[in-house]
Amino acid sequence: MGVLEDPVGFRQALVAWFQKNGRDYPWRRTRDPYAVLVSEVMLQQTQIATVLGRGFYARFMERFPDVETLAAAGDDELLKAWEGLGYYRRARFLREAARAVVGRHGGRFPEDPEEIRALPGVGRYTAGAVLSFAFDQPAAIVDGNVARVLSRLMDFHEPIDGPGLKSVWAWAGELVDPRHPRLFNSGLMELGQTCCRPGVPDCLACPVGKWCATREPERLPVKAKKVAMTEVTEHLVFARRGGRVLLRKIDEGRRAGMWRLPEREAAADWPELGRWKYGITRYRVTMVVHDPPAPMRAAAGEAWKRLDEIDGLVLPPTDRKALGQLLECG
DNA sequence: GATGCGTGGGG
DNA sequence: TCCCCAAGCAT
Repeated sequence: MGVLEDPVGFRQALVAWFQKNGRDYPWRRTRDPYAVLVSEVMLQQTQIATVLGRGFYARFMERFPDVETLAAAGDDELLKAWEGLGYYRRARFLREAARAVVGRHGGRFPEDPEEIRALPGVGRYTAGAVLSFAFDQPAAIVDGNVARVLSRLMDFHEPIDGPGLKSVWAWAGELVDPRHPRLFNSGLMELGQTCCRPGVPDCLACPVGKWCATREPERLPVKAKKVAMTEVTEHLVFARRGGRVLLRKIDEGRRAGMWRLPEREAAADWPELGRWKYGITRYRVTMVVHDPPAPMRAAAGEAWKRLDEIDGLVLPPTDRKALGQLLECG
C-alpha cells in the first residue's frame, strides 16, 4: 500500500518508532523557540557530530542564553563562538534574527509562520523546524534527510536538487501528522539518519517499510548537479618578530573579521615552510606558507600579534592548524 | 535558477 | 588520497 493511501497508518508507525528509538538531543528537550532556532541554524549543512561533539551548541547557549544576550553580542565574541563551524554568515544572520525578535516583536518569539520565515537566515526548512519542534504546529519540513526518505518512499526518480523538490515538499505537507507534528517531523529526520541512510539503507530495521514504494533505495535520491572544482594556490608568509607573528584581519567577504597569515604575491619565490590543502565551496586551495628572506613590515590591516593573543582571535581552522605546526617547529 | 558560502568525517 | 556530502539560505 502506498503511503498516500494510508497516511494515518504511516504516521502512527513512524511516531511510535520515534518515541521508542528517537535519540536524546539537547534541542529535543527544549520548547524554547530561540534554543531550537540556534540548533537549526548550526545544523544547516553541518553534521550533528560537529555541533554536539565539539561542543558548539552547549557553548553558544551558555554564552548567549536568550535573544537579548545574542542581540547585544559583539562581532568578535559572536565569531569566536562560531569559529570552526563554517558558513560564518549564519552567525550574523542569527544575531540579526535575535535583534528582530527583540526589536520587531518586543522580545517575544513570533509564532506566526510568515513572521518566523521573515527572520534573517530562516528559510522554508528552518521555519518549519521551529514551528513544528518548538510550537508543535503541523508545518512541513524538507531537509536532506526528509528528501531522501520521501524519494525512496515514493520511488521518486526526478532530481531533488531541481524542480522535483516541489513534489517532495508537497508530500511532506500531506504527510505531516496534524496530531503530533513535532514527533512526526523528528521521526522523519531520525529515520533518515538511522535506517534510511545515504547509500545502502538498513531496510530490515525500517519501521515504515510496508509503505515504501522503491525496490532500489540505494539509487535514491537522484541528484543532478555536479560542481566543478577549481584549483587555487595562495602564498602566505610566516613572519616573526620578537615573539610576535604578523597576521592580517580580513575586512570583507566570507571571512570578514577573521585573522589569517598575510598573503604576499612575491612570496611565491621565497623559501617554503610547508603547505596545507583545504576546500572552500568550489575551490580546492593549496595554502603555501613561506619564510620571508628579509624583515617584514606590517601593511594596512596587518598587525604583530603576541602568541598568547592568538588563541583569542578568530582564525580559519587551516590557518590555526598551520600556525600551530609552524610555531612548534621553530 | 544558479551560484557562493566552511568544515570535518567517512567510504 | 580523493571524493562525497551533512538538520540550507541569500542573492
